[in-house]
Amino acid sequence: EPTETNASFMARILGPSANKAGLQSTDKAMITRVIYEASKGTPFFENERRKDQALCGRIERLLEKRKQLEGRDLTHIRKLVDMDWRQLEAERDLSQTIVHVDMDAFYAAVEELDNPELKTKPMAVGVGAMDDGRKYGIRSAMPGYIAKKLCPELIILPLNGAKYKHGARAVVACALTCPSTPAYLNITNYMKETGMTAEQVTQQIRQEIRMLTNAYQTSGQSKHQICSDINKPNGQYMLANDRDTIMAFVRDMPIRRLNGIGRVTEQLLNALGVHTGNDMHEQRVILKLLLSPKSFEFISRAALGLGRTDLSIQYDRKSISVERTFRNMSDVQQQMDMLDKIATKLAANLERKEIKGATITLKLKRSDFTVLSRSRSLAQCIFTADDLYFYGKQLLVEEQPIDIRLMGLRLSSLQDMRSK
DNA sequence: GCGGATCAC
DNA sequence: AATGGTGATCCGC
Repeated sequence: EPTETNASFMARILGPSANKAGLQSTDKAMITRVIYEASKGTPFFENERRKDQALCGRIERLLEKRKQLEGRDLTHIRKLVDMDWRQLEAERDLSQTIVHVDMDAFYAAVEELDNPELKTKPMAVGVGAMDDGRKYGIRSAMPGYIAKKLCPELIILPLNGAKYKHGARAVVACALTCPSTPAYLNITNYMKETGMTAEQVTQQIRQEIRMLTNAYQTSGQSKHQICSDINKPNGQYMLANDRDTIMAFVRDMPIRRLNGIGRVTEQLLNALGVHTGNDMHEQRVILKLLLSPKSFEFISRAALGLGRTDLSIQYDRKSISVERTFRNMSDVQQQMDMLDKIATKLAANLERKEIKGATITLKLKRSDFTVLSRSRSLAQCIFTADDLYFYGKQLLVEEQPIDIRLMGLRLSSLQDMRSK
């Protein structure tokens, strides 16, 4: 019975989009039940329960810490925080216009274009990477067999990496007209040069994506244009570059929608009575005392509606990794063979990217879903499959005996292949 | 530097 | 019977 568990655990099982979907409460109860019944007793489920208990412990300790602060005079802290926030306010930059391009259910959209009949049917792509079928309670990262229980007529298509790359390239090519990451485009200069409004520019971005994908169509690489329904929900929102508008926007924003606040942090903050941007304001003194400096800085910026306005900061890779999930494996020889495969794959990726690295990390997931990592920093950079295998093996031997369902190798402390 | 956790996509 | 892969960052030690 679900009653044996608490609310935060059910939220964990129900998944990240449970509250975003706008479901009826009766549907929600039914969906919860189906997911619970299908998961109950599995190692995955038990691991989720462990993780939830750890979270409850963290919350308890946090509340205990808060209790210690009761009755104290915190006016000094309040003054510090307010000074801090005035400083942040002074640095607010309203001069930039930035477009966030988000391809919702991208894989599914590509598949629908290849097969329009799918548009009227419940459909998902991949098992691990499933696009949301919200009204059925199906969510991202839900295993296929549970999704089928929620919606027996669901069509699950295998992942087709090559096919989606064409679509992705079109978006990237489009983004290259502005100097920034694919997801966020700074269109300030473009607007100045062309005299266009933000709405007109986003309209043009949509148009360009359509044209580029038509080019793929004529070259025979894709039968249909991609993202033709990008306007369908037309999820376009213009936030004016105006302090009052931004503050009002942030004020009622549920914290979970902030980039960087996930399931765990949401629960932690909710326990402290923080659900919206406005709550961050009201609780700022206690948050300053309870959270780490970095976390509080994040909260401060979010509460004031301060995003990043400089998108020119260049991206440099810090690590590169390969990991694989497989049937539970306890045989050492089999594990060594798997390590060999992963080392070979990683070496190939390193060669393609022309990088090498000096820190190797072995990641293992036990058959009970607990995860561990073991790493070693070397005096020199390595990059060959032989070296990756050699040092990976040393780390793997140390953990024997062990029954695992996942193995990964990561290389960090990276350098360009040519540098010494 | 290491290991565990969290997060995004 | 059955719950992904890649990369980043933060925290506490």
